[in-house]
Amino acid sequence: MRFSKKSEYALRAVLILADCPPNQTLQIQELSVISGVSVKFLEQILLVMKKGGILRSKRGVGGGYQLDRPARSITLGEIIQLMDGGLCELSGITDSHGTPEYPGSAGLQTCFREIDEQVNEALQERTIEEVLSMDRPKDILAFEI
Amino acid sequence: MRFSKKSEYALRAVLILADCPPNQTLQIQELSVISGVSVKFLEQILLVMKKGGILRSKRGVGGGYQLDRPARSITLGEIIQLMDGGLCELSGITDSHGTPEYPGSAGLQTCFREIDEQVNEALQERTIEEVLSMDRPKDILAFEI
DNA sequence: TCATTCCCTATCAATTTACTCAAGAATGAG
DNA sequence: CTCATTCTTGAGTAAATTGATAGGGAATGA
Repeated sequence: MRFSKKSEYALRAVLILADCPPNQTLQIQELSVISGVSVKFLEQILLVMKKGGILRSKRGVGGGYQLDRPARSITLGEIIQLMDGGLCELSGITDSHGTPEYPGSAGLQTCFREIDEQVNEALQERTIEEVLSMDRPKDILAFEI
Repeated sequence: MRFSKKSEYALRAVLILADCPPNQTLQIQELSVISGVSVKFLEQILLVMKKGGILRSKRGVGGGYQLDRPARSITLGEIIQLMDGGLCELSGITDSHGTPEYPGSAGLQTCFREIDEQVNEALQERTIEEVLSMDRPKDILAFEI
């Protein structure tokens, strides 16, 4: 009942890139160090996000990655959907394909579909920009733990 | 991003048992046929739920399983928690153990923790009795698909 | 033309999942 | 008592998924 590491790492990378000055690129190598993800694994992830229209890249000396559009237009849901090939489907419970009919089967499906929708909505609403700003609360004297 | 089959099968079994007249037991064999789950796999699942205080069993001739308490006191969340050893933790994203600090890391965690809580709350609220009653809407002329 | 940096695909090891098998132990009918 | 019935228990396994590595290829620009 969890997201894949790919999704998590993808989110890390996008957050890091979103935190950079605009028009600055970061190399995979740098992203790797900051995010704590191996260069080779990151490559795959970044590539998918490039093809998915979230990042853009530049090759050669001075190349690297940057966001392809503003952080306020990128949602958590979009990234997760891209990396995991789908959003929240809490179970095979939601898809009734081939499942037998038993007492409560319809109710169970309805119930999980509702929860799924709730989660997916929440994920589609949250933008990268919002998440970044949650990080540094401005009017609260934050504890450093 | 889904629940295990064990959880799903466990829910099926409990729903089927909840739909029986009180004080009637069902044998694993019968549950297997109705739920479409193999006898041997069901055995494991039912056993866990017995130990978890959701079902009770009786051995020997005329034995079988039944609910250990009323369907209105059993929630989806309880069963899932029992079978999967935990409820919704959308990711390793939620547990910050050993993850590096990067821009947005705190915000991301907060964000997912919120969603987790939402889901878990929904699961803890829904009772087996409710799900059963959703199955047969009383005031709506339902389609048979 | 060459160092740099991203691009792409194949492969692998570990883990998890879903499930099976085989033998044991309680129960109660006769 | 004894025997069929039914649950109990734990070990074992096959397939799928995941997380990660490896290595050569292709663009870029100095």
